[in-house]
Amino acid sequence: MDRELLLDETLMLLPTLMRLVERPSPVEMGKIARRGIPEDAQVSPGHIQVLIALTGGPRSVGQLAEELEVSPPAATQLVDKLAEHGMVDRHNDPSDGRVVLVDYVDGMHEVARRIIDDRRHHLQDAMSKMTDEEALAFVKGLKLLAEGFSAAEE
Amino acid sequence: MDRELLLDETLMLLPTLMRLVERPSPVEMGKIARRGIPEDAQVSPGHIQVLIALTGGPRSVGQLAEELEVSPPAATQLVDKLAEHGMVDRHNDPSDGRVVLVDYVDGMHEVARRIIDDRRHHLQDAMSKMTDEEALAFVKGLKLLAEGFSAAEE
DNA sequence: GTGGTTTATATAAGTAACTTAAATTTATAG
DNA sequence: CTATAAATTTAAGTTACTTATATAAACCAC
Repeated sequence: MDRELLLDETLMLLPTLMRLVERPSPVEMGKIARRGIPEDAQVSPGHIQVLIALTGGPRSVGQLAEELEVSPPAATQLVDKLAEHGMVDRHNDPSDGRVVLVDYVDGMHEVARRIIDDRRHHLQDAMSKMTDEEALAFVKGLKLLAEGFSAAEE
Repeated sequence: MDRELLLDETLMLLPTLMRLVERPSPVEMGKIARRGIPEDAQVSPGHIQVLIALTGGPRSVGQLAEELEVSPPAATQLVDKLAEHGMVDRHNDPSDGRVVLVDYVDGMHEVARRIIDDRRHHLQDAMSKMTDEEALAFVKGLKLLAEGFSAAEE
C-alpha cells in the first residue's frame, strides 16, 4: 500500500479539517439560541470540551486546563465565557481556598446536553458512514496523532 | 460496539489535536533554520499546505485559496510570508493579467521538500503504529469529517 | 505565629491565523 | 467605450491561544 500517499493526504487534510472544526457554525448558533441561551453565544470547540468535561462532575480550572491541554489562563477564559452566558458557575473549594470549582448552573445540565448533542450529531453523520472497525481505527488514529504531536513538543 | 463512547472521545480529542497541530514546534524551526531558510521562519500547517500544493506546479492565489479552503485574503497572506522568506515567487499569468501565479523560487523546491518531510516524519511516527487497514480507515475518517463539517456550513 | 516558598487562579499584554469589507487592477460583454 | 465581473490585495476586526506578571491561599521551617 502506498503509505507515502496517505501521509501526503493527511498532511493536506489535517489543517483544513482543523479550520472547519474551529469555524463557528451559524446554524448551530441558531439552534442553540432556541434552546435557552442567548443568541450571541459563540460556542467554540473548546467550550464544548469544557461542557463535556463537566458531565463528569465539577472540575477545578486547573483540571480543565489539563484535560484540554491548554494553559491555565486559557481555561480561565473558557470558563469566563461560559459563565457570562450563564452556563456554568464558579464556587470555592471548601477544602482549599485557592481552587475554583466550576460546575453547571442549576438546570443547565440539560441545555449543555443539547449543545453537546448538536456537535455530536454533526460528527455522527460523518461516522455513520464508517464500519465499526473503521470508526475504531479512526479514533485510534486520532489518539496516536495527538500523542505523537504531544511528544514532539517537550 | 459503543458508538456513543467513540463519539464522545472524538468530540474531546479533535479540538485538542487541533491545538497540537497548530502549535509551532520550535524543534522543527531549528531544523529548518539549518536547512537554508532564516531562523525566524514560522512555518505553520497552512504554509506547509501551500508548499505541498506547489509540488504539483505553479498555482494562482485563488487556486490555493480553494485547495486549502480559506478565503482569498488568507491565501495572499500565506504567500506573502513564504515570499518574505524567499521560498516562493509571484509572477503574472501571461494569459490573464489579473491572476498571480505562485511558484517556488529557483532551487527552493529542494528546501520545500525537506520542510514537508519534517512534518511528514512527524506524522509517519504516529501512523507507523497503525496497520494498513487502520491507516486507510483513519484517512477515510478524516475525509468524511471534513466533508461533513464542510457540508454543515453552506 | 512569622516569613518564605509553592500552588491555583486571574489579569495583562501580545501573537497568529483567520474573517469580512473595501480598494485596485484587469478582463469581458453589450 | 462603458459597465460589470473577476482576481488579488489592503485594511480592519475577531478569536483563541500564548507568556509574563500579580494575587491570594496553603504549606513548611523554625
